[in-house]
Amino acid sequence: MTSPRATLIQVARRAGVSLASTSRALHGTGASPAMVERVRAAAEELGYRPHETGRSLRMKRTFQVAFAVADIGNPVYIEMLTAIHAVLAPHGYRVVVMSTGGTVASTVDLVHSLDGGFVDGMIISPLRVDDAFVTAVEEATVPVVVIGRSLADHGIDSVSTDSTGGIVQAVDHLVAVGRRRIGFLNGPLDTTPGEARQRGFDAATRTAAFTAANGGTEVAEDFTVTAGLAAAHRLLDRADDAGTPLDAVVAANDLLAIGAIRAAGERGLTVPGDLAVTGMDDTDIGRVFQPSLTSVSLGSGRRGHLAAELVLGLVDDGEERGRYVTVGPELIVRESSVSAPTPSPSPRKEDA
Amino acid sequence: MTSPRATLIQVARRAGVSLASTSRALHGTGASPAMVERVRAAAEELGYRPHETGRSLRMKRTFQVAFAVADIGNPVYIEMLTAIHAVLAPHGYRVVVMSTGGTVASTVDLVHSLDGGFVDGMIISPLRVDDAFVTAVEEATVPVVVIGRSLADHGIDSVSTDSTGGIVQAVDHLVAVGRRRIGFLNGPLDTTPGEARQRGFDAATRTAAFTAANGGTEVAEDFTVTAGLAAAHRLLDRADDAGTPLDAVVAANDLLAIGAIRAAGERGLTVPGDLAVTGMDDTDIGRVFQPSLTSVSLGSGRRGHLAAELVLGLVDDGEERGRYVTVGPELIVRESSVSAPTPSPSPRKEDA
DNA sequence: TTGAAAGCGCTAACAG
DNA sequence: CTGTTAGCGCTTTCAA
Repeated sequence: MTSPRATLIQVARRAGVSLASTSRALHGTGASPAMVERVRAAAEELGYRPHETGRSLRMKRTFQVAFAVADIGNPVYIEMLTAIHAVLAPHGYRVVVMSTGGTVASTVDLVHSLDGGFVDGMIISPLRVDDAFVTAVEEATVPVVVIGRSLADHGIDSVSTDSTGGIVQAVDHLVAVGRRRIGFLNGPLDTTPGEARQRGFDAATRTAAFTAANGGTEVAEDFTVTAGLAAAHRLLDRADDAGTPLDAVVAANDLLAIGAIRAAGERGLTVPGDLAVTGMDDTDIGRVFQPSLTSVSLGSGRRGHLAAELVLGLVDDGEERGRYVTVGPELIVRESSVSAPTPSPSPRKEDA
Repeated sequence: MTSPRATLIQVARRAGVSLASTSRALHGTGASPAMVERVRAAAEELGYRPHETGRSLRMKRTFQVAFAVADIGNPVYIEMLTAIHAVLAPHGYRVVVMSTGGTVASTVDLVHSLDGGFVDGMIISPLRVDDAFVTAVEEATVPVVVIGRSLADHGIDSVSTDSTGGIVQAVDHLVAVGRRRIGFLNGPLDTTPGEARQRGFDAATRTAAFTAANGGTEVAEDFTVTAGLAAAHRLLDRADDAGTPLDAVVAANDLLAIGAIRAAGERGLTVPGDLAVTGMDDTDIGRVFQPSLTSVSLGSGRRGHLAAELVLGLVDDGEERGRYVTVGPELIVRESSVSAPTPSPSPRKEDA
């Protein structure tokens, strides 16, 4: 029942020594063994716990790091959060989750809120990067690491991936396994990922050897299964009408890919027999799906891990700002793109 | 580039008024319009932002709430986190994520760490509830809301569900749709959910009318797809050997259910034709799976929402401790348990 | 090695 | 309505 929390000064009195000595003894620096013992005992008796806020005010450090995303609940961000937490917690940092989805109007406001000084640093994965955002980050009072496009030339620590190249890998793979007519199922083009992935598909099908394989692009309303289902039907319809039916679909993420697989099912097509499908992000859901989903991993966990290490360097070790690190895309081939099936799911813990 | 952060005293000087007046003017309480205008202007010019730590120390409030779970990354907890964030953020509270998976040795240590006073309250969903945990929560210096078993009789705010009853619902449903021999695929029995769900299956099959339907229980090593796959094979083997093959499997969560569906596939059984399967937790993954998964929702999001409201009442409105609220289980019938298919997936946003 | 004292940035008595 | 002052709990100079 809400015990009255002992303060350092109480411990000092109990031990019969000064406040300063008490602090030093507890911190283990520059105190005689006798003093340490005496203070430790007093602290123990009173069940003393240092008050973080007092500590923070004095030390000008909160031992907190913010992780900001547009939408928690998105599996990709969750993987990042897990990784970030895993590297930060052992260093004594708490992770504060922030989201633009809630109250804060914009990403820019979110960055501005850092001036409140409630965290020592921030990791942010913005949907869009514009000038206002860059300026806000440049002027932020605490170090910020951006996951997404590289802003290293602005002196902003960044960790990025290459989703453009990832889409190219997917296309190459499908051609390599004998597919001849490949459609692209993308999400909204006015998002950073949508735009980058479109570039990938365009690039992959631009070379003479592949141009014939371009079965067209269809844009889903968002990056979800239902949107993917509808858009996949449009994509397949279009190709059928043109008399050049598709034998493969590259989707801009796993959920769209699952939508495509459902669409195939509704049309009586088998996957991968009649239609090969690839996704992107290598999510849990794709791993356990039937057929298991060939997907381009963008190393969400790895990116989170690296971002956390960057922020740690900035905050703990006074590292110079503006470092830039990137995680390459990796194609994970599973059942949905090749007729000879591959090993099975790699699941994860669950339940509550 | 790390501008030097203006303090209240600087604003006061700039406005040529006292520190106190500045604080009041900014806070909007008990200051003349002229004063407010004057101070606002000065604050604006200096780009003033109140320093949260100073504020916290003085007000004895951090405007932070902790959410503690064993394993972030677990979809059920994520749903809770999303809901918690959604109700807390509009009230100006930040959410600090804590996990026993990281450094902290035990749930009890986690609760003890609250004495550091870095949050105003905590929501925790413990794996196991023992005396040490209860004592820790009772003695905690900030209000704690427990998601899981009700501890209201200890004066601890709790939000719970009824997974026992949920399993009963699943069994009833399967019998209602004509299934005659139902196996139970559970997770480890030494966990709170494993234990509760086992009770559910036992209870459901205890009545005379249902006892014949009990096709036995098999325990998976953990609540994952791969563990479920292996255990499902054992469960089905056992029934086959006994000459009474199963026509239905109730799984203790969605991932185990997916394992069961895979096992069925490997044995040439169709779902739901030859084998009906139900899960629990109503996860995204089950919603988009093929066949879509009949699942007992335990209202993870709702429980998170309610827990957040409880903690808000405790922290903001000085509500009396020890309230108790519960969320009933709800069976969501989809394709995996009935031959006539039901409406399609309800997905969610994704990508980064 | 120890103690006294200052002060981090803020709000809330208390006087005027 | 405004200003002066104390003090939240802690760490860290500075002297002794």
